[in-house]
Amino acid sequence: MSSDRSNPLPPPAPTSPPVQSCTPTLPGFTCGLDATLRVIAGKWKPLILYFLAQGGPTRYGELRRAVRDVSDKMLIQQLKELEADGLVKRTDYKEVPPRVDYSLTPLGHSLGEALVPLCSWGTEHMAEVSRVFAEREAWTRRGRQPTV
Amino acid sequence: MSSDRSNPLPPPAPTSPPVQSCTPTLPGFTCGLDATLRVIAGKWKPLILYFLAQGGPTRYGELRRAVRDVSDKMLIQQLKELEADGLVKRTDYKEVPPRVDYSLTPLGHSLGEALVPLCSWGTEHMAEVSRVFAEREAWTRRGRQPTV
DNA sequence: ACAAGTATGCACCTTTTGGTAAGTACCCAA
DNA sequence: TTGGGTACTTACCAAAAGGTGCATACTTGT
Repeated sequence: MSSDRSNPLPPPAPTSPPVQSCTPTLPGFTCGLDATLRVIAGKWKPLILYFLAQGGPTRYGELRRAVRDVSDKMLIQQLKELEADGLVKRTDYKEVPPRVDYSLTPLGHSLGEALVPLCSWGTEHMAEVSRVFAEREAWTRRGRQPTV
Repeated sequence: MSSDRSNPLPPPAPTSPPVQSCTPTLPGFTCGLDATLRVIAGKWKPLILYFLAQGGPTRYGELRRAVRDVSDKMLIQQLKELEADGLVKRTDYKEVPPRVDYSLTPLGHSLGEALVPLCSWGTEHMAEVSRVFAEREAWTRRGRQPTV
């Protein structure tokens, strides 16, 4: 309760050594990460990219089954956007039972590689992540009360 | 036709060499990437993490100004979630003009590092990305019917 | 003939997300 | 006294994202 606030000089953070600089802003992007995020925005895009980066060209149906829980509408939509953005290439064999497959362009492939560390992170910390999510769900489910 | 209709054997993809394996599924995650994505889902989270990873502990206001275009509500909300998920640490100095700063936990810091390649990718390909986005906007703008 | 599979398109609707604007409690400078 | 700054909170609302389900056009298997 005593008012001895005279700039306590916060300790200069022993944790969190700086990571790397980020060339800031070309068009309307805050930084490179910002640019990337806009491209991979969408619930399924990173998964699609990563999946394609692993398995090479894949038929629509295979992708559909691989990316669990995705609906046709969503998968098609995201693939279209990825295609428009020059990350995936669509090949339509014009066959009679439709046959189409998707593969990564070089650009897409490089993005796929940039996703690898994220995947590794998730794999390494999956235990923590899933614990955290369990709590989050409990919290969401129970808490409909005014802020406790 | 009746005998070997099983596999037309499409050409085995000269492009896209496989990238890496992804330890699949522990709790309800498709793969590590899936797990990661759930943690960093949210328009501003990756930016926040990355920003904190670069500059160390940061006061709320600084963050606010650094992450362009974010509103108070959003920034606070995402910070809260990141905190709940054990990625950032909030320090409230309990001072009279409020003073609070945010820093990364070790977990958060490791994630921040995993974001580096994405940032680099964006930086490297920013030209392509911005071109693509220009087209996307034109496309969006023109195709708009009076939905108002 | 009929169901199933293939790769999509489309309409409709709900959920989630995010933005705006206002308010709180307190201080300092003009 | 007014205005600005700090770090939030809350209510309300618009927009985006995403899901369901039906339709297509054609083939193959039963």
